[in-house]
Amino acid sequence: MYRSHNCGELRASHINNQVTLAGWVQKTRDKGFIIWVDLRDRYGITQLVFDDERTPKAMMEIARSLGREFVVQVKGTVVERDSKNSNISTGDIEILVSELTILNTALLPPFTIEDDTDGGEELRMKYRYLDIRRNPVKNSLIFRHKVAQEVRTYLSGQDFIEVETPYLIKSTPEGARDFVVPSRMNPGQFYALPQSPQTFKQLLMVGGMDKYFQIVKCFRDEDLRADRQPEFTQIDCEMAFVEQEDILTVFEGLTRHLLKEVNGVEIEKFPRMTYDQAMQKYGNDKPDIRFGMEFCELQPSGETFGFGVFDDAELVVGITAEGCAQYTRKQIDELIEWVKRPQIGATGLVWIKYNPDGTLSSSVNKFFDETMLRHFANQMNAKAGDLMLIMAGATRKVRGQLSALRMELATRLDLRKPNEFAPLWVIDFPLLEWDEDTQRYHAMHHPFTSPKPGQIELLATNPGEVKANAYDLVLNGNEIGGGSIRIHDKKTQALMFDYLGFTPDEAKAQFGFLMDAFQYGAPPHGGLAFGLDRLVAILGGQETIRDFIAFPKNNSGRDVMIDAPAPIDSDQLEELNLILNIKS
RNA sequence: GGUCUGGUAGUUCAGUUGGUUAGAAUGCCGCCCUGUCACGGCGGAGGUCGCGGGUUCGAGUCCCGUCCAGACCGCCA
Repeated sequence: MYRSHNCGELRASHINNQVTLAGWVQKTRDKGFIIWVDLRDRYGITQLVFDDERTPKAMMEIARSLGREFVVQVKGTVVERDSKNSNISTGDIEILVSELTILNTALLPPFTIEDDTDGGEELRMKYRYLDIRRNPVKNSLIFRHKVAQEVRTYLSGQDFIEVETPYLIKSTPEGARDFVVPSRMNPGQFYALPQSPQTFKQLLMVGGMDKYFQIVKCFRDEDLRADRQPEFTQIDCEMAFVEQEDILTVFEGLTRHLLKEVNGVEIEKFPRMTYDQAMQKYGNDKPDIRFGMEFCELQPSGETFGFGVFDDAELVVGITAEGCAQYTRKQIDELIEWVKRPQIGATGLVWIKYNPDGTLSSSVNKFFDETMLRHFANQMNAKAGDLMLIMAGATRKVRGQLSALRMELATRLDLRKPNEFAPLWVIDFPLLEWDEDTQRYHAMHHPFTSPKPGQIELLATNPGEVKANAYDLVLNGNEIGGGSIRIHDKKTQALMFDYLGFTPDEAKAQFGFLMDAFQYGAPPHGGLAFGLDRLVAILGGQETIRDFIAFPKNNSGRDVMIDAPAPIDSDQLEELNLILNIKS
């Protein structure tokens, strides 16, 4: 037996007990006559004590030789401390060691294994196994386990069945780039790793599985972000014989359960907003509604604004930053520079200060008199002390830019509180989205999404206006889940592929299996998928998902610990019938 | 594919207008210390300033290129 107790459980009630502990040396404090060693494991830290009076000289020397992260086993007696430490749970006691065994030595770690480590991101990733010993990462992984556990508990309780679907599937040109895997047994042919188990879960519905879920890895070969990894985990769900309302109810229930069990937060009913409303009020299909600063579309008091920039614009829209009228010229200029950066791409930003003394000043005093400024202030519900920020231009562009500014301001004003949770359903997404590059419509969600009842005829005349039975669950400005009611008959699905520019042959080659299945009694069905990594990070109050993933990839999609991806042998290439064609 | 930021001791960083021997903290090593727990005191070791080129009497510092890392835009049905 390596240990009788862990390093986090001994208390004053254990005094005089004989115990065996094993763990890592966190730190030694050598006072000469006495040596303390902090022994650490997953559960906590227990202090070991060695001193001249009670410890044999030979053991003193071994204790003195212990380095950071040595793995040791000790036997000893739980004793009361002379001076207690109320900061740790085991702070009342220490172990008077009678036997000390070094199970393994350790090189000096390249960064300190402490909550506030001195290690940088890159180093921590290279030695991730050391990083995982640190509380912040360890606790994040435990937190993730807790969330996954609660997901399984809740859904199982609702009669959902977890079914595994294959990872080696078929590549499709729609959507994200696929990771592909060459097939040795089928020369020249490739599997693709799933971007999601979408078609399989629909086939499970045809198979009568009724309520399905799976906590499953998905793969997308696209560029990374702080909240985006090439392999990531979804809570993938599908239900048969349901309408949109049924799905929203079930998964609102799941989310409410998680918030309650994991965060101790109770939220009654999640608000809902249509896609159109979200775009109009927040310029964004995943608005953060923890704070206001809603968009206000400005109208002139007369026929025109009398200001070319506004009059020529498709949309003039502003937000009111409460209490920001005291912003200095420098601060405002900085905001203007910020929106002009290529990432945002705004051409300018008009500001109006509603000064605390009730007067109005602006960057456009030349064009607008006091009356007009007051007219704007009224429309925007601004009050003394507020700063109004206004942008004008093409609707789509301006909304995106002002939305970015809104989020940036909220961050600067500290309005995005990590421990506050504001879920929101965004519903009635458009079915299709115009793609400038390919000059055609493509599915906004995916090609299996059903249009709203009665709207299928609109496809022929006004495709961009067609709404879908599609919905996203948004939490604190992040899309944490999305789904739709699917098409479940072959005719509609074929029509859909046709509108999306597939020839009948292409549709058959890529998704024939699905349309075949629809001919054998496919039930009405729909579902939703949560991004688990992101969900866990947000519930955990973090922006980046990396610490909630045990072994994440870096910005370039590399695993710097195992050094992947890596070249393969020429033998392997030959076996796979592959020839490299690398342009240098 | 693009924009921005960074790369200096094991680590995290500072380094002024281009100017003598490149600093701090922390970690590490040694000695000391009668209750530490961010222990303390004294001493010590530790540097190809990412890499290549250029400007200059002189480059960590300026210029060009390149590699790496991070954030973002494009992309992510």
